[in-house]
Amino acid sequence: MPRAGLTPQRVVEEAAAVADAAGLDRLTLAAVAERCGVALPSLYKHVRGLDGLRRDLAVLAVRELAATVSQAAVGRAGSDALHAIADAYRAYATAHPGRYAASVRAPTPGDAEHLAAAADALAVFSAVLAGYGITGPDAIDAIRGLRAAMHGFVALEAAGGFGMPQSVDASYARLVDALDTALSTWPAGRSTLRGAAS
Amino acid sequence: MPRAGLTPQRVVEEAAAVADAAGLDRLTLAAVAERCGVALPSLYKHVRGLDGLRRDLAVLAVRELAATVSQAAVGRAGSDALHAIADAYRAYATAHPGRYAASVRAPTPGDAEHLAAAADALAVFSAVLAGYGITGPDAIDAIRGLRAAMHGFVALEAAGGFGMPQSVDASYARLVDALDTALSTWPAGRSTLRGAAS
DNA sequence: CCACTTAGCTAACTACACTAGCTTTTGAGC
DNA sequence: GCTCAAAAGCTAGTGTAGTTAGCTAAGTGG
Repeated sequence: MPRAGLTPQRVVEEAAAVADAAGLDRLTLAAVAERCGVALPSLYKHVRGLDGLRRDLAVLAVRELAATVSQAAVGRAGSDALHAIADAYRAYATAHPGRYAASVRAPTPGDAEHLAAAADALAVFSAVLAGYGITGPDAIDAIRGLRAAMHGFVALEAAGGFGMPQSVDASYARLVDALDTALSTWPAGRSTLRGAAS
Repeated sequence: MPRAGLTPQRVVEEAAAVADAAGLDRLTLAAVAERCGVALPSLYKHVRGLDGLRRDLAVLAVRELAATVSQAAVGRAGSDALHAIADAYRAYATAHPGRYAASVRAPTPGDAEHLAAAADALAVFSAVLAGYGITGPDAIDAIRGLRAAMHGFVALEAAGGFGMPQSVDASYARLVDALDTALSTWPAGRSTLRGAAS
């Protein structure tokens, strides 16, 4: 029996292809094994079962997403940077729906690799917000709002939630404009009204 | 063999309980059948398989969500109404995570029941936007932005995506404030810059 | 009371995840 | 080059789940 020369990286890449083509919910070890030209149980030499594969895919996706968004932001600041990262974010989610869906999974507390990737992604947002003069603990609310708006939009779009025959691109641009306005006048004082930390 | 007296409604309610308790991805016909005190294949007399059950659950959830949000908006307008529906929306998603996740599924084109439920939900948003003076085709972008922001927030929250030890409630309130500001100064002219319809 | 409809059942098949345990390849060290 | 241990791949087998087919019993309209 000739050896296929699989690596964990290769397996995850094939998994990404399956997830992008069929949807994350249709990602199966069986499909990945077939793509790798290997019997299903052989994958267990490289990956910790289906859940482990999903986690590995999440790490891959978060890294790619962070890199793409980071790349889009270089040389830009303020409103310009915001639109650039927002467009890059949505473009990634559209081009790689399965990976993007996988990237939403939160890191397990002890998972250093995954946590680091998530931190890298967060750093890009932090940098853009710094361009608005929003820094430190006050930026947390802004980052959450940004992520929520972008994720919500691409998630609904992917789910087919925008049925009306209007330009989805234009709707997204207006949403980003609204975020830009909100960030431009971000009221720092509000944070003192915060309730108990959770 | 004594009859269990099942109805499609009862089956969907049990499915909702399973989904809320274990997560939508862990909704299985086996679990629902056990809860109903019936063998798994018996469910097929009331429901069109797992996918049909998911669709039925989506309809139930959209109806409940529309009713809850609508209830929250009565007697309010403008900023007041916006905060009320946003809070009701998030409260529903938090209290019924499985149903909420099911509600994201878009209606199948020919599905009148589902489409009607979705239209009812949309009508509530339209009414609130009317309070801001945003009406007609121009409201589409605003509705999309609103839904995106709220859905994104609750989805990330449910996924455990907010790891920092800051108040999530406060972050949400600030996001809704930002939306309020954006809607208050909604630039009607922007819609003329729209690209081709999709 | 009979016939028809319907709810529920068992049996059987498929697909998938996972484990156990085996064989073969590969490559490091002598 | 030979040896041997680690690792990569395999087959076989188990458990869970969804689905269909076809049977039987419980209601229900005439």
